[in-house]
Amino acid sequence: MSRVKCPKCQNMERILKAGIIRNKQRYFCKACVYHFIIKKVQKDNNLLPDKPASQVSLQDIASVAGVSITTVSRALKNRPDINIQTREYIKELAKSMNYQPNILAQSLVNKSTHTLGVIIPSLDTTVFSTMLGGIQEVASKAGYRVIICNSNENHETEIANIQGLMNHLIDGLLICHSIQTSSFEHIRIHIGKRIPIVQFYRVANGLPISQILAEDEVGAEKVTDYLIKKGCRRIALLLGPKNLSITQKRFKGYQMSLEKHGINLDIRLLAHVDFLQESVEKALEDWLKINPKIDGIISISDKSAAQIIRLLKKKSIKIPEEINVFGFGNEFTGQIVEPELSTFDTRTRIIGEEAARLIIEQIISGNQEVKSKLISGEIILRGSA
Amino acid sequence: MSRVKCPKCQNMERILKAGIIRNKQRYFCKACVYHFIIKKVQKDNNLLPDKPASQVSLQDIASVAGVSITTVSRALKNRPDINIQTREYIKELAKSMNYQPNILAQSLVNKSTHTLGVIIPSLDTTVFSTMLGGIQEVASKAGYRVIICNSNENHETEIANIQGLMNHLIDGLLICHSIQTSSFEHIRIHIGKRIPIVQFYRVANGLPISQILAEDEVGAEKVTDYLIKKGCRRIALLLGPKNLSITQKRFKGYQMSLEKHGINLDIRLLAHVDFLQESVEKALEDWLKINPKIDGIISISDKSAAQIIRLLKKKSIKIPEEINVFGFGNEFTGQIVEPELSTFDTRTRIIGEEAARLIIEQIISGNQEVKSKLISGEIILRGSA
DNA sequence: ATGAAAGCGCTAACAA
DNA sequence: TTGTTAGCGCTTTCAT
Repeated sequence: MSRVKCPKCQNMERILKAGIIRNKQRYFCKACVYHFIIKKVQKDNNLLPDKPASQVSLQDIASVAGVSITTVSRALKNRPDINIQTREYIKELAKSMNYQPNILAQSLVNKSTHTLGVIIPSLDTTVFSTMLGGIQEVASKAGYRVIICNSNENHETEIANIQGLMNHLIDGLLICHSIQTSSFEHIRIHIGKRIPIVQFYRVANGLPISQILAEDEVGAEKVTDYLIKKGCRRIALLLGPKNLSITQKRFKGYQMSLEKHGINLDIRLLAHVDFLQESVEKALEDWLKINPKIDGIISISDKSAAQIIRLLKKKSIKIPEEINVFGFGNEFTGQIVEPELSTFDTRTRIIGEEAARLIIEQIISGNQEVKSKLISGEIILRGSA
Repeated sequence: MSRVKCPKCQNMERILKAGIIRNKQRYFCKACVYHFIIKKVQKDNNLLPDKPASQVSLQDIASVAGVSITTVSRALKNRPDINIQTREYIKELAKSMNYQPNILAQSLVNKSTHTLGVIIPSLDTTVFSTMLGGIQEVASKAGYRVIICNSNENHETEIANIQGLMNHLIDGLLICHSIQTSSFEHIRIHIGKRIPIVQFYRVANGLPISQILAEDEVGAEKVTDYLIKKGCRRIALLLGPKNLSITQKRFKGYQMSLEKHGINLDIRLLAHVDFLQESVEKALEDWLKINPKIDGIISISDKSAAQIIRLLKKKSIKIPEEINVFGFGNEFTGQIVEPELSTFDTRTRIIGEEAARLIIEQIISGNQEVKSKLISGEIILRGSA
């Protein structure tokens, strides 16, 4: 006969064992139809050296201190409604027991994870890692963690990443679309829910969410203006896939500059590439066959521009005498190539910082008002144009 | 008088209101000393268009389907102990309701988050982003998410990051130490616990955890051998801070090669930098003042090597005729600089892949046996040496 | 085949 | 000032 007393009716007679749950004996009181458990004495971790020591919980501290879990929670949270000595004692105790709060449990209750999700399309160019640097810095200063997912320029991966993150793991999503992404249903279904979304750098227009943008249109226009003023009339433009916002905007800026200067658009001078080295090389080959000859190239990125410069030099084409080359992004590589690369500095890091700032503001305020912010860039002149 | 019945004793007489908890009226039955709550009728979300629709939970599906939460859980988990029609019905229902599991709650119960934590020291060089690419790929193929924290080469940040991640957010930690990190207590306290740790690229020896390493020692030796064979006798070596494992190993390889060839070590030819452009420039200035003159430079990274090449050329020093330059890491920039950079390819991406592979294996197997894996690299000869 | 209930570790509302 | 209890959304054990 068990020596167990029902906590409900105090009966000691009609108690049955009812299995073991999580290492604890479970009982059933027939008198008051009630299941209960008598907790085992706290096991000393030292007695089980083979098992990894489990993290200490509020419960552990509470039993050592002889107070309730609530009191411990209050102490550690510096709540006012607690005796100050109790508080200090518990805080010291927690420290000595090396207590670490379980962020999962906190997040589950608070419905907030203090984590930002970031989807970037690639790590192959420093553009995105620079933006990440900006995001990280602002986020960590504001006490937010960052989960980074790399879509590898793949639409399916982007969708899967978003789905995963949105399952309660993050408080806000920052997204820079992959080059493959041209439908945006996977974004739209999350709009207006609890979790704010901010697009940066590569954005989809037509979605009612905020954006942080580079000065693509104005930048392309300024660069084209500059080249035309320098005497170029046959300016080739290296772009990404047509569905990308930055492609469209840079083309528009380019087009506007041409119009302004009364130069006809020659579509043969436009090339759409997927950022791979081979496709850049192919585009260049095609351009060089065109007559009248090209005298300027505006590249989608500094990386491609640097590549183009190397290729032109191998063909003994003089830069900038025969062909002016202009990049976009102000990456480190532009200072290494010879001649050094003239480029439009899109202030990549600032874009990341602003994106993080905006999403955190939206998370905290709960206000998802649509904002669109343009980060102004500037032309940096070096030897290539 | 309330028209409420105690669910315990069915009494309707001695029921008191006892406050409201989470929007629900709470009652107290004096007869059987029992608190209870009568749930409000399920609110229709459509009636509250101002509040963001909350995610559907198992409970929501259960009430629509008219079954218990358990049954729903079983259905979605494809458990065998469920009627097959029920299962299919519930699965369809879940899909139509756009159910997304709450990963936090799952993780809390399962004590596993299917997430890897990665601490990298910087995003300023492509070395780390390349490793990240490798980690991401292997991780996502194995169904693991990745949380990336950037320590920005700061010891305190590294500690804070680890602490945060270790609070139940991750199943495994991949770490590449910051240049400031020379004490490793913050790592040691986590060793042997539930969460495995793997160091990669920059590691601390003397810690009983696994490592994935580049061929630093052998690589430096091979490179030095090569330069000596080419006729160099005054080879300068650009290193990171002394406490870094890669610094020590590369120095050792260099030293061994010198010894082997009977060349005396001249400590003036050693420079320790922090990866910033200025310190690299400073080191170079100092070297150029030394007599007898240096005839070779082995750089800590391709980025610094490219920088050095540019600086040397500005001083009209011929490469490789007067000074041979060798890099480490095979970064893209080495193909852009002129002359193109000879480098030791450390197979950075593979390091990331292997690190991810190893930690996932340790997570799944629960076996934290200490392994040390060297990723073999190779010399890539281009114009600079 | 299904359901009731405990519990993961925490916070918050309320009672005492 | 402190404790009791419910509940966050899920999984699991046991009973039915």
